[in-house]
Amino acid sequence: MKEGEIYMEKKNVTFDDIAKFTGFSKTTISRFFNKPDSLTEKNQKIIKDALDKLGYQGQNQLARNLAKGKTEYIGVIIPNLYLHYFSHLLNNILQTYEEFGYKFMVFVEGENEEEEKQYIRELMSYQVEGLLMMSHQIPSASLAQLGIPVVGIEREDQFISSVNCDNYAGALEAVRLLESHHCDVYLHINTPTNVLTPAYQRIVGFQDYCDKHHLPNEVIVRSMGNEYGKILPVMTSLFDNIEAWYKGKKVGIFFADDTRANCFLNLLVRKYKTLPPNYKLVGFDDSPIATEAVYSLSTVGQKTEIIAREAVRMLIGEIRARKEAKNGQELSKPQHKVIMPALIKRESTELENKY
Amino acid sequence: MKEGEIYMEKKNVTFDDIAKFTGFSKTTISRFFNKPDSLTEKNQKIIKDALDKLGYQGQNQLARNLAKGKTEYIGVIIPNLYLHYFSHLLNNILQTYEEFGYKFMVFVEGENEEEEKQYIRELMSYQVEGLLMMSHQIPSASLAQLGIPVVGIEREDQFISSVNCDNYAGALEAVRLLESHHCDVYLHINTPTNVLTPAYQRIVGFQDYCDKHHLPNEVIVRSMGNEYGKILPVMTSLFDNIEAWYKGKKVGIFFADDTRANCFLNLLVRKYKTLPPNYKLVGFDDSPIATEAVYSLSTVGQKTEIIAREAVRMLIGEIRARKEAKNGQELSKPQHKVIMPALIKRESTELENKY
DNA sequence: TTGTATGCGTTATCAC
DNA sequence: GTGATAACGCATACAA
Repeated sequence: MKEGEIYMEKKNVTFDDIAKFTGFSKTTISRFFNKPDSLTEKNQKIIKDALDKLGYQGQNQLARNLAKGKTEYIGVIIPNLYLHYFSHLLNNILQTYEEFGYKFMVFVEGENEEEEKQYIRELMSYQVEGLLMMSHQIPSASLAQLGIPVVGIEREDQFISSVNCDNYAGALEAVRLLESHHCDVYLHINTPTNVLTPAYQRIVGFQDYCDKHHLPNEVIVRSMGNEYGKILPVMTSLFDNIEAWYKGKKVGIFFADDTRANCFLNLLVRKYKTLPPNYKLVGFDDSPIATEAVYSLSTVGQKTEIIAREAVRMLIGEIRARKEAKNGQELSKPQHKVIMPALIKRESTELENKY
Repeated sequence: MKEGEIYMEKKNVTFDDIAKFTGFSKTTISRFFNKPDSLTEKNQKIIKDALDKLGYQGQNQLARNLAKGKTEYIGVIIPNLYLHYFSHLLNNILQTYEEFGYKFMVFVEGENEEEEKQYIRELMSYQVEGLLMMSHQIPSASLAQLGIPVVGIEREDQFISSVNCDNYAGALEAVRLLESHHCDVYLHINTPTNVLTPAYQRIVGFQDYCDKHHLPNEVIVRSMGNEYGKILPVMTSLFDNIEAWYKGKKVGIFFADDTRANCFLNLLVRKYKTLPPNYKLVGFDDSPIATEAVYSLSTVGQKTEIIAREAVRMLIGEIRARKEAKNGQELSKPQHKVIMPALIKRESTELENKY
């Protein structure tokens, strides 16, 4: 049993190897990692030295998790990463690893509900302890019955906990900004939106504010997808209509998001060679395009960093709570947290241009 | 031992539970999932029925992986998800799950090399079988010694396998397009780039083409970061210089990426109220901004879907190869695959505008 | 402070 | 075709 031969060929050094090498038991090795203080300093050092000599690579977390019965995995299902909003959100979610130590298994939304349920089964078979849902294909009623905590972000959340942007307040801020420029008419441009979706509150907020302050307004809903290529033709015809309907008037427009606002802005600039002073535009999200547009876009900035952090924190809270109350059948009721967005003023409302 | 009580309270139904319930052994249950044909059809049905009655949730993959000694996990370290290029790449990587079945554990690049090595240790302790590196903090020489296959994407790759865009060919295409418009001078604008980085070939390609075809040219390298906010001031002063230096000349510019091209375009449009015909611009990446710009940008389109797919495929190939040759010390040498990009012509070169 | 025995939920190697 | 039994690598209750 020459050490050189035995230990160099093994791919992964295990507690057993360290135990045999040092003469301790596996248990002591385990304790060295989990409760080092329960060992003599001398023995700690002996083991520490052995690790180097053996070229120890770290514990096998699979075995560790299996034995402990918990993984500190969180499953994530996200619609896509094309849209900046989601990739930014995921970025911030992954970053929380530093703070909370939970790992993430990420899936991109499936084709249909069945495929997505398959993903969830898969995630659960990997013993994820909680689920972060950005996808909206599966109703929250189903998610609530999974047996593990679920936190939704910007999706229908009747029966699950959630963290969302305060879309309603954001809409109010947006219209208030437009109002400060004394427009003749206030428009909101959006796509068909599910009433149960948090984003629907952008429409409600717009209408409530306009009604309350007696602002002449119109909500324009057109099906136009999410990609610029799809948006452009629809927005072009809308643009022509608005130009005709509100000729000579000062128009304030609150868009569902920055991409749509930018599209409208481009049409304006291409026609008028500048941003005409009788148009005031506000987007939503503060995505990169808001800054990169030919004239920067005023927008309602989502605090994705905070949303991500709060969502993870809330999920971990529920994971722990559920462990405590292993017997107590009464699970805590869904919590709903709402994060205040920040209005960002840029050229699309603030530029004082003249023809 | 009433079934209802016993089985309803258990969180996860195990093979043991199914075995006791049906009267078979654990082994048979295992076989039911892995080699169903080796059971009687009758017995298959018995077990299948039992699964429903017990509300079976699926196997514990932790235990399965531990027993099988393989996980089908792939570790991913990505610089960030702010930049569209990376999020799009990750999106396509995650999508390969459908085809290859490998799962991904994703980390966002750490603050420094040490932190990043910590991530790698963590990943390896979760028994990832291979590593996909987009981050560039750790030299490939170190990565090559990890003991598991590593595939790099758009990073220094001397000692590891890699899949990259054919940056050189892309640059050639870009200049060729500019040349077809008979510019008086050809510029390339970039930031300081590591020579070992694949993206450096964009500079080389530009220069080679210009030299070979005797095109008057200049490579302009300025430190300006990657965010629009940082780029804008640098680009503004560059813009002023170029306007002065090449007054009255037709200028063709090949940019390091679309963000920089868009920035220059915005400066042009804001000054000239349109895209002046004596400027021809080409970007790189075909990111969303290339389409969303006020005048759409011609660009070299990276085929991230193919790059992602090839990278995963190559990694899995090396994982399998390494298992076969468990004894054969000679590991296969690093492969380097290069994916041809596609030139996309849009308004920034094709628009025939007049003042 | 350290060791023994057992368990976590699977797979794998033998038998029968 | 099916079943004991021993791994896989670690954690933990209980002894010593």
